[in-house]
Amino acid sequence: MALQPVRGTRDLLPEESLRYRHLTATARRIASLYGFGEIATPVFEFTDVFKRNLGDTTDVVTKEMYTFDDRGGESLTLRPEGTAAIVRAFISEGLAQQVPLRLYYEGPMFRYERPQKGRYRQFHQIGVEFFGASEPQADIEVMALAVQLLAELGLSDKTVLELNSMGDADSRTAYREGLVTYLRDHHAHLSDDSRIRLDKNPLRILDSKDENDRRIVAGAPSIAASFNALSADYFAAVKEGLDALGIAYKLSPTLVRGFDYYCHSVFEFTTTHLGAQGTVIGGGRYDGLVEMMGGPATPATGWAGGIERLAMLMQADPKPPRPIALVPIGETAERAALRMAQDLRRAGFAVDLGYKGNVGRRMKRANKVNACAAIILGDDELAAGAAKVKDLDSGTETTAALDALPAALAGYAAAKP
RNA sequence: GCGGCUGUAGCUCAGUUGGUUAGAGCGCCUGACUGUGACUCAGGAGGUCGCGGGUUCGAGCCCCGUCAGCCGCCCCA
Repeated sequence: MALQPVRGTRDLLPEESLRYRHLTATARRIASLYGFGEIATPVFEFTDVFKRNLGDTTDVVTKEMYTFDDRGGESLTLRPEGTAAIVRAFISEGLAQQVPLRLYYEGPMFRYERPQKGRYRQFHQIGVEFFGASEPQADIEVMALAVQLLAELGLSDKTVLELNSMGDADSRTAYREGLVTYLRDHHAHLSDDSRIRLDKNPLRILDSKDENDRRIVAGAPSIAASFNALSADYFAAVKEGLDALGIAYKLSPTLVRGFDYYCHSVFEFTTTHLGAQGTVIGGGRYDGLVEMMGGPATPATGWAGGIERLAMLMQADPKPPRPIALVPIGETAERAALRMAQDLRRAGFAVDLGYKGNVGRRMKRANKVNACAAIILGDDELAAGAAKVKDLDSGTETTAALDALPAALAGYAAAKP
Protein backbone atom coordinates (compact mmCIF):
# COMPACT_ATOMS: atom_id res chain seq x y z
CA MET A 1 0.00 0.00 0.00
CA ALA A 2 1.25 3.44 -0.83
CA LEU A 3 2.30 5.62 2.04
CA GLN A 4 -0.68 7.81 2.74
CA PRO A 5 -2.41 9.43 5.69
CA VAL A 6 -5.13 7.39 7.38
CA ARG A 7 -8.49 7.89 5.73
CA GLY A 8 -10.19 11.04 6.91
CA THR A 9 -7.02 12.55 8.38
CA ARG A 10 -4.74 15.11 6.83
CA ASP A 11 -1.51 16.98 7.24
CA LEU A 12 -1.61 20.66 8.02
CA LEU A 13 1.20 22.31 6.09
CA PRO A 14 2.51 25.70 7.23
CA GLU A 15 0.10 27.76 5.17
CA GLU A 16 -2.93 25.97 6.54
CA SER A 17 -1.53 25.76 10.04
CA LEU A 18 -1.26 29.53 9.97
CA ARG A 19 -4.96 29.79 9.21
CA TYR A 20 -5.75 27.34 12.00
CA ARG A 21 -3.61 29.36 14.42
CA HIS A 22 -5.20 32.61 13.38
CA LEU A 23 -8.63 31.14 13.95
CA THR A 24 -7.92 29.67 17.37
CA ALA A 25 -6.01 32.76 18.49
CA THR A 26 -8.95 34.95 17.50
CA ALA A 27 -11.39 32.65 19.29
CA ARG A 28 -9.24 32.54 22.40
CA ARG A 29 -8.94 36.31 22.50
CA ILE A 30 -12.65 36.90 22.08
CA ALA A 31 -13.52 34.19 24.59
CA SER A 32 -11.37 35.98 27.13
CA LEU A 33 -13.23 39.23 26.41
CA TYR A 34 -16.34 37.45 27.65
CA GLY A 35 -14.60 36.04 30.69
CA PHE A 36 -14.05 32.52 29.44
CA GLY A 37 -10.93 30.72 30.66
CA GLU A 38 -9.32 27.96 28.66
CA ILE A 39 -9.65 24.33 29.65
CA ALA A 40 -7.81 21.46 28.00
CA THR A 41 -8.92 17.91 28.69
CA PRO A 42 -7.26 14.70 27.46
CA VAL A 43 -8.08 13.52 23.96
CA PHE A 44 -9.24 10.20 25.36
CA GLU A 45 -11.54 9.30 28.23
CA PHE A 46 -13.09 6.21 29.71
CA THR A 47 -15.61 5.00 27.16
CA ASP A 48 -18.31 5.34 29.77
CA VAL A 49 -17.98 9.14 29.74
CA PHE A 50 -19.39 9.28 26.24
CA LYS A 51 -21.78 6.37 26.60
CA ARG A 52 -23.40 7.95 29.60
CA ASN A 53 -23.70 11.25 27.82
CA LEU A 54 -25.06 9.94 24.57
CA GLY A 55 -26.88 6.78 25.50
CA ASP A 56 -25.67 3.61 23.91
CA THR A 57 -28.16 3.41 21.08
CA THR A 58 -27.09 6.43 19.05
CA ASP A 59 -25.10 6.03 15.87
CA VAL A 60 -22.26 8.01 17.31
CA VAL A 61 -21.77 5.55 20.14
CA THR A 62 -22.53 2.37 18.26
CA LYS A 63 -20.76 3.11 14.98
CA GLU A 64 -18.63 6.19 15.09
CA MET A 65 -16.41 6.12 18.15
CA TYR A 66 -12.76 5.17 18.17
CA THR A 67 -12.93 2.80 21.11
CA PHE A 68 -10.14 0.48 22.20
CA ASP A 69 -8.90 -1.45 25.20
CA ASP A 70 -5.62 -0.21 26.58
CA ARG A 71 -2.93 -2.60 27.82
CA GLY A 72 -4.52 -2.66 31.22
CA GLY A 73 -7.86 -3.76 29.78
CA GLU A 74 -9.65 -0.43 30.25
CA SER A 75 -12.06 0.58 27.52
CA LEU A 76 -11.01 4.03 26.32
CA THR A 77 -12.43 6.25 23.61
CA LEU A 78 -10.97 9.09 21.57
CA ARG A 79 -13.32 11.96 22.28
CA PRO A 80 -15.99 12.38 19.60
CA GLU A 81 -17.00 15.78 21.00
CA GLY A 82 -15.97 18.27 23.62
CA THR A 83 -18.91 18.77 25.93
CA ALA A 84 -18.99 15.33 27.59
CA ALA A 85 -15.31 15.58 28.44
CA ILE A 86 -15.69 19.11 29.81
CA VAL A 87 -18.64 18.03 31.95
CA ARG A 88 -16.60 15.09 33.23
CA ALA A 89 -13.85 17.53 34.20
CA PHE A 90 -16.42 19.86 35.73
CA ILE A 91 -17.53 17.03 37.97
CA SER A 92 -14.20 15.39 38.77
CA GLU A 93 -12.43 18.70 39.44
CA GLY A 94 -15.21 19.91 41.73
CA LEU A 95 -15.82 22.96 39.56
CA ALA A 96 -19.39 23.25 40.80
CA GLN A 97 -17.83 25.27 43.62
CA GLN A 98 -16.86 27.96 41.12
CA VAL A 99 -20.09 28.63 39.27
CA PRO A 100 -20.93 30.69 37.38
CA LEU A 101 -18.04 29.31 35.36
CA ARG A 102 -17.15 30.08 31.77
CA LEU A 103 -14.84 27.69 29.92
CA TYR A 104 -13.32 27.75 26.45
CA TYR A 105 -11.67 24.80 24.69
CA GLU A 106 -10.10 23.89 21.39
CA GLY A 107 -8.64 20.70 19.98
CA PRO A 108 -8.99 17.52 17.93
CA MET A 109 -12.06 15.27 17.99
CA PHE A 110 -12.47 11.85 16.39
CA ARG A 111 -15.40 10.19 14.66
CA TYR A 112 -15.42 7.19 12.36
CA GLU A 113 -17.55 8.76 9.64
CA ARG A 114 -17.42 8.66 5.89
CA PRO A 115 -15.13 11.54 4.97
CA GLN A 116 -16.14 14.42 2.75
CA LYS A 117 -14.94 17.95 2.35
CA GLY A 118 -15.39 19.65 5.71
CA ARG A 119 -15.92 16.32 7.40
CA TYR A 120 -12.95 14.38 8.66
CA ARG A 121 -12.27 11.51 11.03
CA GLN A 122 -9.89 13.68 12.97
CA PHE A 123 -11.40 17.14 13.02
CA HIS A 124 -11.04 20.14 15.28
CA GLN A 125 -13.47 22.13 17.30
CA ILE A 126 -13.51 25.26 19.37
CA GLY A 127 -16.22 25.61 21.94
CA VAL A 128 -17.49 27.43 24.99
CA GLU A 129 -19.45 26.10 27.96
CA PHE A 130 -21.11 28.32 30.53
CA PHE A 131 -22.00 26.48 33.75
CA GLY A 132 -24.25 27.59 36.57
CA ALA A 133 -26.36 30.28 34.94
CA SER A 134 -29.98 29.48 34.18
CA GLU A 135 -30.80 32.98 32.96
CA PRO A 136 -31.52 33.77 29.31
CA GLN A 137 -28.68 36.28 29.48
CA ALA A 138 -26.20 33.40 29.51
CA ASP A 139 -27.59 32.08 26.21
CA ILE A 140 -27.51 35.58 24.79
CA GLU A 141 -23.91 36.08 25.82
CA VAL A 142 -22.61 32.85 24.33
CA MET A 143 -24.41 33.63 21.09
CA ALA A 144 -23.01 37.16 21.13
CA LEU A 145 -19.56 35.68 21.60
CA ALA A 146 -20.04 33.53 18.50
CA VAL A 147 -21.36 36.49 16.55
CA GLN A 148 -18.30 38.54 17.42
CA LEU A 149 -15.99 35.67 16.52
CA LEU A 150 -17.59 35.23 13.11
CA ALA A 151 -17.45 38.97 12.56
CA GLU A 152 -13.75 39.17 13.35
CA LEU A 153 -13.08 36.23 11.07
CA GLY A 154 -14.86 38.10 8.30
CA LEU A 155 -17.67 35.58 8.09
CA SER A 156 -20.69 37.67 9.09
CA ASP A 157 -21.98 37.83 5.54
CA LYS A 158 -21.60 34.11 4.98
CA THR A 159 -23.39 32.82 8.04
CA VAL A 160 -26.87 33.01 9.49
CA LEU A 161 -27.90 32.50 13.10
CA GLU A 162 -30.80 30.06 13.25
CA LEU A 163 -32.66 30.05 16.53
CA ASN A 164 -35.32 27.98 18.20
CA SER A 165 -36.43 27.01 21.68
CA MET A 166 -37.47 23.60 22.93
CA GLY A 167 -38.93 24.84 26.19
CA ASP A 168 -38.36 23.24 29.56
CA ALA A 169 -38.58 19.52 30.30
CA ASP A 170 -42.37 19.57 30.72
CA SER A 171 -42.98 21.49 27.51
CA ARG A 172 -40.61 19.29 25.66
CA THR A 173 -42.22 16.08 26.85
CA ALA A 174 -45.66 17.39 25.97
CA TYR A 175 -44.45 18.38 22.54
CA ARG A 176 -42.82 15.07 21.86
CA GLU A 177 -46.01 13.23 22.71
CA GLY A 178 -48.08 15.48 20.48
CA LEU A 179 -45.60 15.13 17.63
CA VAL A 180 -45.44 11.36 17.84
CA THR A 181 -49.22 11.13 17.87
CA TYR A 182 -49.41 13.30 14.78
CA LEU A 183 -46.67 11.41 12.96
CA ARG A 184 -48.20 8.03 13.73
CA ASP A 185 -51.27 9.15 11.81
CA HIS A 186 -49.01 9.71 8.80
CA HIS A 187 -46.90 6.65 9.40
CA ALA A 188 -47.67 5.11 6.04
CA HIS A 189 -46.38 8.15 4.14
CA LEU A 190 -43.16 8.72 6.04
CA SER A 191 -39.82 7.79 4.49
CA ASP A 192 -38.16 4.55 5.60
CA ASP A 193 -35.57 6.53 7.52
CA SER A 194 -38.17 8.55 9.34
CA ARG A 195 -40.19 5.50 10.29
CA ILE A 196 -37.14 4.25 12.13
CA ARG A 197 -36.63 7.69 13.66
CA LEU A 198 -40.19 7.67 14.90
CA ASP A 199 -39.16 5.09 17.48
CA LYS A 200 -35.56 6.10 18.08
CA ASN A 201 -35.58 9.87 17.89
CA PRO A 202 -38.84 11.39 16.65
CA LEU A 203 -37.69 15.02 16.94
CA ARG A 204 -35.14 14.30 14.24
CA ILE A 205 -37.91 13.84 11.71
CA LEU A 206 -38.41 17.61 11.88
CA ASP A 207 -35.26 18.22 9.86
CA SER A 208 -35.62 15.33 7.45
CA LYS A 209 -34.49 16.13 3.91
CA ASP A 210 -37.06 13.89 2.34
CA GLU A 211 -39.59 15.99 0.41
CA ASN A 212 -42.59 14.00 1.49
CA ASP A 213 -41.45 14.07 5.12
CA ARG A 214 -41.18 17.83 4.83
CA ARG A 215 -44.78 18.13 3.70
CA ILE A 216 -45.91 16.03 6.63
CA VAL A 217 -43.75 18.01 9.04
CA ALA A 218 -45.20 21.26 7.71
CA GLY A 219 -48.55 20.21 9.10
CA ALA A 220 -47.19 19.02 12.43
CA PRO A 221 -47.99 20.81 15.67
CA SER A 222 -45.49 23.58 16.45
CA ILE A 223 -43.20 23.27 19.41
CA ALA A 224 -44.15 26.74 20.62
CA ALA A 225 -47.75 25.59 21.02
CA SER A 226 -46.58 23.23 23.76
CA PHE A 227 -44.79 25.90 25.74
CA ASN A 228 -45.89 26.56 29.30
CA ALA A 229 -45.68 30.14 30.57
CA LEU A 230 -42.14 29.79 31.85
CA SER A 231 -40.88 28.43 28.54
CA ALA A 232 -42.62 31.12 26.52
CA ASP A 233 -41.19 33.85 28.76
CA TYR A 234 -37.72 32.39 28.49
CA PHE A 235 -37.77 32.32 24.71
CA ALA A 236 -39.17 35.84 24.58
CA ALA A 237 -36.35 37.04 26.83
CA VAL A 238 -33.71 35.47 24.60
CA LYS A 239 -35.15 37.08 21.50
CA GLU A 240 -35.47 40.44 23.24
CA GLY A 241 -31.87 40.27 24.36
CA LEU A 242 -30.61 39.49 20.87
CA ASP A 243 -32.70 42.31 19.46
CA ALA A 244 -31.28 44.69 22.03
CA LEU A 245 -27.75 43.73 20.95
CA GLY A 246 -28.61 44.19 17.31
CA ILE A 247 -27.95 40.53 16.58
CA ALA A 248 -29.89 39.27 13.59
CA TYR A 249 -31.34 35.77 13.69
CA LYS A 250 -33.74 33.60 11.80
CA LEU A 251 -36.36 31.63 13.70
CA SER A 252 -36.19 27.94 12.76
CA PRO A 253 -39.14 26.14 14.38
CA THR A 254 -37.82 22.75 13.30
CA LEU A 255 -34.32 23.18 14.72
CA VAL A 256 -34.06 20.68 17.59
CA ARG A 257 -31.68 18.47 19.51
CA GLY A 258 -32.46 14.85 20.06
CA PHE A 259 -31.29 14.47 23.63
CA ASP A 260 -33.43 14.97 26.69
CA TYR A 261 -30.96 17.08 28.59
CA TYR A 262 -31.36 19.89 26.06
CA CYS A 263 -33.90 22.58 26.80
CA HIS A 264 -34.83 26.14 25.87
CA SER A 265 -32.40 27.77 23.47
CA VAL A 266 -31.06 25.81 20.55
CA PHE A 267 -29.16 27.55 17.78
CA GLU A 268 -26.87 27.02 14.83
CA PHE A 269 -24.76 29.27 12.67
CA THR A 270 -25.16 27.92 9.15
CA THR A 271 -23.76 28.72 5.73
CA THR A 272 -24.79 27.91 2.20
CA HIS A 273 -21.18 27.86 1.01
CA LEU A 274 -20.20 24.37 2.15
CA GLY A 275 -22.75 22.04 0.57
CA ALA A 276 -24.24 19.51 2.93
CA GLN A 277 -21.85 20.49 5.72
CA GLY A 278 -23.73 23.70 6.38
CA THR A 279 -23.45 24.02 10.15
CA VAL A 280 -20.32 25.81 11.31
CA ILE A 281 -21.34 26.39 14.93
CA GLY A 282 -24.00 24.55 16.88
CA GLY A 283 -25.14 25.01 20.44
CA GLY A 284 -27.85 25.31 22.99
CA ARG A 285 -28.83 24.98 26.60
CA TYR A 286 -28.27 21.64 28.32
CA ASP A 287 -29.46 22.06 31.88
CA GLY A 288 -29.89 18.34 32.47
CA LEU A 289 -26.49 17.03 31.42
CA VAL A 290 -24.30 17.63 34.46
CA GLU A 291 -26.75 15.88 36.74
CA MET A 292 -27.26 13.09 34.25
CA MET A 293 -23.54 12.45 34.28
CA GLY A 294 -23.46 12.21 38.05
CA GLY A 295 -22.75 15.78 39.12
CA PRO A 296 -24.83 18.30 41.04
CA ALA A 297 -27.77 19.68 39.08
CA THR A 298 -26.21 22.56 37.17
CA PRO A 299 -27.69 24.61 34.36
CA ALA A 300 -25.39 25.05 31.37
CA THR A 301 -25.29 26.53 27.92
CA GLY A 302 -22.69 26.65 25.17
CA TRP A 303 -21.69 25.87 21.63
CA ALA A 304 -19.05 24.15 19.54
CA GLY A 305 -17.71 25.17 16.15
CA GLY A 306 -15.88 23.22 13.45
CA ILE A 307 -12.47 24.70 12.79
CA GLU A 308 -12.07 23.07 9.36
CA ARG A 309 -15.39 24.44 8.18
CA LEU A 310 -14.70 27.90 9.52
CA ALA A 311 -11.26 27.85 7.93
CA MET A 312 -12.74 26.88 4.57
CA LEU A 313 -15.04 29.87 4.70
CA MET A 314 -12.23 32.31 5.37
CA GLN A 315 -10.91 33.61 2.09
CA ALA A 316 -8.18 36.00 3.18
CA ASP A 317 -5.15 34.03 4.32
CA PRO A 318 -3.28 35.43 7.28
CA LYS A 319 0.17 36.44 6.11
CA PRO A 320 3.35 34.95 7.52
CA PRO A 321 6.06 37.47 8.50
CA ARG A 322 8.23 38.83 5.70
CA PRO A 323 11.78 38.18 6.77
CA ILE A 324 14.88 40.33 6.46
CA ALA A 325 17.22 38.51 4.06
CA LEU A 326 20.93 38.51 4.81
CA VAL A 327 23.18 38.51 1.74
CA PRO A 328 26.82 38.11 2.74
CA ILE A 329 29.55 38.32 0.12
CA GLY A 330 32.75 36.45 0.84
CA GLU A 331 33.95 34.24 3.66
CA THR A 332 34.48 36.97 6.23
CA ALA A 333 31.01 38.26 5.64
CA GLU A 334 29.53 34.75 5.85
CA ARG A 335 30.86 34.40 9.36
CA ALA A 336 29.64 37.85 10.32
CA ALA A 337 26.22 37.11 8.80
CA LEU A 338 25.55 34.14 11.05
CA ARG A 339 26.19 36.32 14.05
CA MET A 340 24.19 39.17 12.62
CA ALA A 341 21.22 36.91 11.96
CA GLN A 342 21.30 35.82 15.57
CA ASP A 343 21.44 39.41 16.86
CA LEU A 344 18.53 40.46 14.69
CA ARG A 345 16.45 37.47 15.72
CA ARG A 346 17.09 38.28 19.35
CA ALA A 347 15.83 41.75 18.54
CA GLY A 348 12.62 40.20 17.24
CA PHE A 349 13.15 40.24 13.47
CA ALA A 350 12.44 37.25 11.23
CA VAL A 351 15.67 36.64 9.35
CA ASP A 352 16.35 34.49 6.31
CA LEU A 353 19.91 33.32 5.85
CA GLY A 354 20.70 31.39 2.68
CA TYR A 355 23.77 29.21 2.82
CA LYS A 356 25.06 29.19 -0.71
CA GLY A 357 25.26 30.96 -4.01
CA ASN A 358 26.52 34.23 -5.34
CA VAL A 359 24.81 37.51 -4.77
CA GLY A 360 22.36 37.00 -7.59
CA ARG A 361 21.27 33.63 -6.23
CA ARG A 362 20.87 34.94 -2.75
CA MET A 363 18.87 37.90 -3.94
CA LYS A 364 16.60 35.52 -5.81
CA ARG A 365 16.14 33.57 -2.64
CA ALA A 366 15.33 36.77 -0.77
CA ASN A 367 12.66 37.46 -3.32
CA LYS A 368 11.29 33.94 -3.13
CA VAL A 369 10.85 34.02 0.64
CA ASN A 370 9.05 37.34 0.20
CA ALA A 371 11.63 39.26 2.20
CA CYS A 372 10.81 42.89 2.78
CA ALA A 373 14.46 43.94 2.82
CA ALA A 374 17.89 42.53 2.08
CA ILE A 375 21.01 43.34 4.05
CA ILE A 376 23.99 43.22 1.73
CA LEU A 377 27.20 42.64 3.57
CA GLY A 378 30.49 42.67 1.65
CA ASP A 379 34.12 43.40 2.34
CA ASP A 380 33.72 47.06 1.52
CA GLU A 381 30.85 47.48 3.92
CA LEU A 382 32.42 45.38 6.64
CA ALA A 383 35.59 47.43 6.52
CA ALA A 384 33.47 50.51 7.09
CA GLY A 385 31.51 48.87 9.89
CA ALA A 386 28.34 49.18 7.85
CA ALA A 387 25.91 47.25 5.66
CA LYS A 388 23.65 48.09 2.79
CA VAL A 389 19.94 47.81 3.41
CA LYS A 390 17.94 47.28 0.25
CA ASP A 391 14.20 47.73 0.38
CA LEU A 392 12.90 44.96 -1.83
CA ASP A 393 9.62 46.64 -2.59
CA SER A 394 11.02 49.97 -3.73
CA GLY A 395 14.50 48.79 -4.70
CA THR A 396 16.17 51.68 -2.92
CA GLU A 397 19.39 51.11 -1.03
CA THR A 398 20.63 52.84 2.08
CA THR A 399 23.70 52.32 4.22
CA ALA A 400 23.43 51.59 7.92
CA ALA A 401 26.04 51.26 10.64
CA LEU A 402 26.32 47.68 11.89
CA ASP A 403 25.81 48.61 15.52
CA ALA A 404 22.64 50.52 14.67
CA LEU A 405 21.01 47.89 12.45
CA PRO A 406 17.95 47.14 14.56
CA ALA A 407 17.14 50.84 14.64
CA ALA A 408 17.68 51.13 10.90
CA LEU A 409 15.28 48.25 10.36
CA ALA A 410 12.64 49.59 12.72
CA GLY A 411 10.38 50.49 9.82
CA TYR A 412 10.05 46.89 8.72
CA ALA A 413 7.18 45.87 10.99
CA ALA A 414 6.28 43.06 8.59
CA ALA A 415 9.43 41.26 9.73
CA LYS A 416 8.35 41.19 13.35
CA PRO A 417 6.14 38.16 14.00
C1' G B 1 -23.74 1.92 6.60
C1' C B 2 -26.18 3.24 1.27
C1' G B 3 -25.99 5.43 -3.89
C1' G B 4 -23.00 8.07 -7.46
C1' C B 5 -18.56 10.72 -9.77
C1' U B 6 -13.22 10.97 -10.14
C1' G B 7 -7.76 9.21 -9.62
C1' U B 8 -1.95 10.84 -15.45
C1' A B 9 4.73 15.11 -12.92
C1' G B 10 5.05 18.95 -6.60
C1' C B 11 0.15 21.80 -8.47
C1' U B 12 -3.79 22.50 -12.44
C1' C B 13 -4.85 19.54 -16.43
C1' A B 14 -4.50 17.40 -21.96
C1' G B 15 -3.84 12.54 -23.93
C1' U B 16 -8.20 10.77 -30.68
C1' U B 17 -12.18 4.41 -32.20
C1' G B 18 -6.88 0.47 -27.61
C1' G B 19 -1.22 1.35 -31.46
C1' U B 20 6.30 3.31 -31.15
C1' U B 21 9.98 6.28 -26.27
C1' A B 22 3.01 9.66 -22.11
C1' G B 23 2.59 15.79 -22.98
C1' A B 24 1.49 21.27 -21.64
C1' G B 25 1.25 25.42 -18.24
C1' C B 26 2.76 26.79 -13.42
C1' G B 27 6.40 25.47 -9.82
C1' C B 28 11.51 23.47 -9.01
C1' C B 29 16.97 23.18 -10.55
C1' U B 30 21.02 25.24 -13.80
C1' G B 31 23.02 28.92 -17.03
C1' A B 32 22.95 33.78 -19.76
C1' C B 33 24.34 37.29 -14.88
C1' U B 34 31.82 36.15 -10.68
C1' G B 35 28.50 42.69 -5.89
C1' U B 36 22.08 43.00 -6.64
C1' G B 37 15.78 40.01 -6.71
C1' A B 38 11.12 40.65 -9.79
C1' C B 39 11.13 40.65 -16.27
C1' U B 40 13.24 37.86 -20.35
C1' C B 41 15.78 33.83 -22.89
C1' A B 42 18.10 28.86 -23.12
C1' G B 43 18.67 24.18 -20.94
C1' G B 44 17.53 20.34 -17.11
C1' A B 45 15.37 17.21 -13.39
C1' G B 46 10.83 15.16 -12.11
C1' G B 47 5.87 9.63 -13.98
C1' U B 48 5.35 1.90 -11.93
C1' C B 49 -0.69 6.78 -15.67
C1' G B 50 -3.45 5.30 -7.29
C1' C B 51 -2.64 -0.15 -6.42
C1' G B 52 -3.66 -5.46 -7.92
C1' G B 53 -5.65 -8.76 -11.37
C1' G B 54 -8.03 -9.74 -16.24
C1' U B 55 -9.14 -9.17 -21.74
C1' U B 56 -5.85 -8.28 -26.05
C1' C B 57 -0.58 -9.20 -30.72
C1' G B 58 -0.68 -4.54 -27.91
C1' A B 59 -3.94 -1.08 -22.16
C1' G B 60 -3.17 5.64 -19.46
C1' C B 61 -7.74 4.26 -22.41
C1' C B 62 -11.87 -1.76 -21.94
C1' C B 63 -13.49 -5.31 -17.56
C1' C B 64 -13.20 -6.88 -12.21
C1' G B 65 -11.38 -5.95 -7.42
C1' U B 66 -9.15 -2.66 -4.00
C1' C B 67 -7.37 2.06 -1.83
C1' A B 68 -8.16 7.26 -1.73
C1' G B 69 -10.67 11.93 -2.75
C1' C B 70 -15.22 14.26 -3.92
C1' C B 71 -21.04 14.71 -4.27
C1' G B 72 -25.62 13.24 -2.03
C1' C B 73 -28.03 10.15 1.86
C1' C B 74 -27.44 8.42 6.98
C1' C B 75 -25.41 10.70 11.33
C1' C B 76 -24.06 15.31 13.36
C1' A B 77 -24.57 14.64 21.06
